[in-house]
Amino acid sequence: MVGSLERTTKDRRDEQRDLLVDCAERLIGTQGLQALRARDLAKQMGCAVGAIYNLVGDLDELVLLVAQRTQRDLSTYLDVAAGAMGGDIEAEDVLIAWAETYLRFARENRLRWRALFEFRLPAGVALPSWFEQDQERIFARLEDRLLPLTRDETVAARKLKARMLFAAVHGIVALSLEEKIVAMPVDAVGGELAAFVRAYLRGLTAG
Amino acid sequence: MVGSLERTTKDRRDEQRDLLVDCAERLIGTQGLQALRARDLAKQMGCAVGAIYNLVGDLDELVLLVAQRTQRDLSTYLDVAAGAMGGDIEAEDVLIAWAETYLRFARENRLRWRALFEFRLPAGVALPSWFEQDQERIFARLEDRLLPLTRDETVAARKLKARMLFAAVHGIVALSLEEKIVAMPVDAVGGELAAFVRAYLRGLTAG
DNA sequence: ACATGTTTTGAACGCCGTTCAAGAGGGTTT
DNA sequence: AAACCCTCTTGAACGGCGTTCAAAACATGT
Repeated sequence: MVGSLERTTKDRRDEQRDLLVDCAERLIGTQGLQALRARDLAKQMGCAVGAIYNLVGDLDELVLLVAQRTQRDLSTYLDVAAGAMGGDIEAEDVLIAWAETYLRFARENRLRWRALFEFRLPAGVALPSWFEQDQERIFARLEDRLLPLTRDETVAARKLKARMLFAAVHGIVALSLEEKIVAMPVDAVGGELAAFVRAYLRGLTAG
Repeated sequence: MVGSLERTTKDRRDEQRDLLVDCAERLIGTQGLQALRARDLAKQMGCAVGAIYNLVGDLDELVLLVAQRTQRDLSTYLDVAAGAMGGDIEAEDVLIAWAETYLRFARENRLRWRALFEFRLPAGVALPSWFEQDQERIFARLEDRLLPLTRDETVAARKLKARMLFAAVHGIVALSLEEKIVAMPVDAVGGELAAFVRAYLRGLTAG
């Protein structure tokens, strides 16, 4: 076995893994997380079930790889939204635009976005750090914009406020897209979400 | 077969169903939703697997019955919290107290509460109306208190605000109890939740 | 041509929810 | 007491799931 050849075989594996993630992403995106089945994946990949386990350790890892892509797509949405607003813009307006962008992303990528919060690792298994790092990158953006608006002494307290605002917006988006909570029509929420964030920010800065 | 006897057999079935829901509630409450398995239930009930399906149509129905109890327990928490505050109290303070009560309920009944949002009916199957009615009762309470604080013309717009506030608080509670979002420790959130709701309400009424 | 290491295969394992023919139990009729 | 009927209970069996692994197929070095 030669070094250069070993690299190409490894590359081939990576390519195949990407193809596998493509398949998984398509399945999750069109039919939901619970439609991700090893035998269906094998059929779409044109290989035997066992071959999948040469590319990923188990299906949970595959779900995480899809989730990573989803997080990155969300990141892109947020970047585009901020970029479209020109140079010097009020922090408040950016936060509001991001809330609306988050809702739009969730609507336009409903099943993939839902899978982000639906999947569960086995008890006691921690998220891999490469996944957490992508997550931190999203929050960092938010914290940068929200920190100037808060008056807390410690940075930790300010970061907490940023995450709580995200969690609040997330809750609104999540329950409006679930069928479980009735009478929260997603169109009406779209109109009120900006008002909600603005009210919170006004109350925050008026303290 | 005599009429009175038929009634007792029906009652016996209801009792057994209650026992089954007890078992299911215990399993979900101690080990989580995914620990609800037909064979384990049968073992705990001291019967065969098949007997379960004389009491409930399938395990989804059983989960819904457990969820109904959880919703009612939450209702009790909210009633107690409001009752403990005396007679004439600011609507704002009630809403803040309820937010904190919701967080406390979620912490003290973590797995049962999580099951409320974790379970999914098969695609296209609607929630039974007896379940939705209990849900409406919880929101009605919230709406009663929030409506006086809003200035919207239509009742629908006011109801939407109430549900969005609930969804926001729910999002904060949910993400703080999940391990998925790091750096949002539940203790710190407990201290900031009231401030969050107060800020929103202040911004709402100052508009 | 042979040997050696790697990859692919798909039957098999254990677990799941759910079903259903066969049996058990108890009340009514003869 | 015996025969009958209806209901409830039983647990093996079914199909589907994620995952494994001995064997086959393939690729590479000598």
